[in-house]
Amino acid sequence: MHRPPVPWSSGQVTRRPSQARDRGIPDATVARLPLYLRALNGLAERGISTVSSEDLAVAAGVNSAKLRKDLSHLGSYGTRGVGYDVQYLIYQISRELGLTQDWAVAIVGVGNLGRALANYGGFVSRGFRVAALFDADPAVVGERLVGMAVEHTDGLENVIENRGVSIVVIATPAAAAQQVADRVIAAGVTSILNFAPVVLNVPDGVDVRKVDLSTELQILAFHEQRKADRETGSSMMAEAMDA
Amino acid sequence: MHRPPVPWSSGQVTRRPSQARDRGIPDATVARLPLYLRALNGLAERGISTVSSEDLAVAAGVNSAKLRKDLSHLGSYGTRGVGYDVQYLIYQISRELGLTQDWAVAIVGVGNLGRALANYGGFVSRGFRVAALFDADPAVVGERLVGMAVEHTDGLENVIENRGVSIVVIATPAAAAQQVADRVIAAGVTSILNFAPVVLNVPDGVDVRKVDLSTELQILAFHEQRKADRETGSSMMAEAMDA
DNA sequence: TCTTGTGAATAGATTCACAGCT
DNA sequence: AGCTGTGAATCTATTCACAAGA
Repeated sequence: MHRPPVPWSSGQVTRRPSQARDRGIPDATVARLPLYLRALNGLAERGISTVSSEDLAVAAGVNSAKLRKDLSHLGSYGTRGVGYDVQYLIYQISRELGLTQDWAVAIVGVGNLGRALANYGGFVSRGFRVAALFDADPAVVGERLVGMAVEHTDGLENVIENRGVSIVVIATPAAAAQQVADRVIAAGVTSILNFAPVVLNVPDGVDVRKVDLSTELQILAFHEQRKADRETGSSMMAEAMDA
Repeated sequence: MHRPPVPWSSGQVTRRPSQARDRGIPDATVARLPLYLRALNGLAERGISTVSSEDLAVAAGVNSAKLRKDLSHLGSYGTRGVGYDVQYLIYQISRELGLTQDWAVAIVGVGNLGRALANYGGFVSRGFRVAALFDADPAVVGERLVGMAVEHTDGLENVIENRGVSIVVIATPAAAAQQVADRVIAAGVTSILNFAPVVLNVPDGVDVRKVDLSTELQILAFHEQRKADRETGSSMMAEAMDA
């Protein structure tokens, strides 16, 4: 097995070459592993035990060369002339993503979105467990949801430590998000999934992923506008260009 | 530490190089324009009328060279030695994103998530208008939400045409998503925002953007695991390797 | 003097195309 | 015969660093 040069972005932890398992998986690859995992689970449910890169790529909606290169970063888990063993690959990807352990997740902000997230089935499925629900509104505190009482944000730090929460989902209004982030980071959390429409300011070493409805809509609008321009506007454009 | 997701699903139409005004704005740039727009709106609210690329970059959480290059794709809207006029830049980015017109959006699936989306304020803000809500469940149909009655999915095609819906948000269970996509595409929709955890199969020319909670959590888990490995694992690793 | 706008350099991701293994 | 794994080529994005202009 080979060893591509893997610089470690923000310093430290030189990895000894003696170690066989190469941890320098590209971000773009990591972002696609969940996709492959879902496709594989679909195949497994349909009783399929072996799959080629071509078929799996179609199921995941990507190019097969890309899929093979992505998987090659995890190791050599395929068989030439045959393909990949579905169950084995599910296991390897799950392990790589850290889904073989359970992550305690806290949701802060139990409005419409927070409720939707708490109820979201796939959430609890494998690897994740909702360990706490928080809200600042006394009217909401105490309400039961997915077998769990909503707690007041006053207890944020204590609960995070006591229940070993390592991932926090922020579903508060924009104005509260930064403050929540500051508090959970101070309590030791380094992974945040942010649904509030603000750019969170966080120290190095803290990972923030942002999910933003209006951003997504705006990107769609951009492309939609272009398509419209191309259809109705081409003649007008042509005129303008003739000048 | 931030990792922008930039998978581009489908579509792509060959563009002519002829035109002086180059409409070939990179996807990565388009994906950041909404971010800049939000940062600019924040500055505008605080009464700031001019901003340098450096300050705007900080507000948006990106590198200033990247911001300048992004903006340069839209045109030369800054003033050397001074910076950018906030209002003017807001207008230019809005125009580029197609937000100077109103897009009629339909939400299909009025469960917890659909409700959250419908109630999401920033949604209706500028450029977008919820024009219809659909659900397949007769118990939900007729319910009023944000001043609008939920309609049965039977009427999907008619309503889309009559109200000029051009963007559809799919917030149905996974099992229903593909079917909904097929129907709205047949009705002429070419922009879909998909919250269901499935890969939608769509023809060329249709843009799909996917928002996926469990994918985001899994990516966080990957990085969280790595951080844990680095801290607690180094000594254990060393032992294992000594063998 | 200050900041934009942009070539040039670097880094990263995707795709091609085929050697190597089953 | 068929499919994986991967160098090499290509394409895309980011960052540097500075000339040009206010």
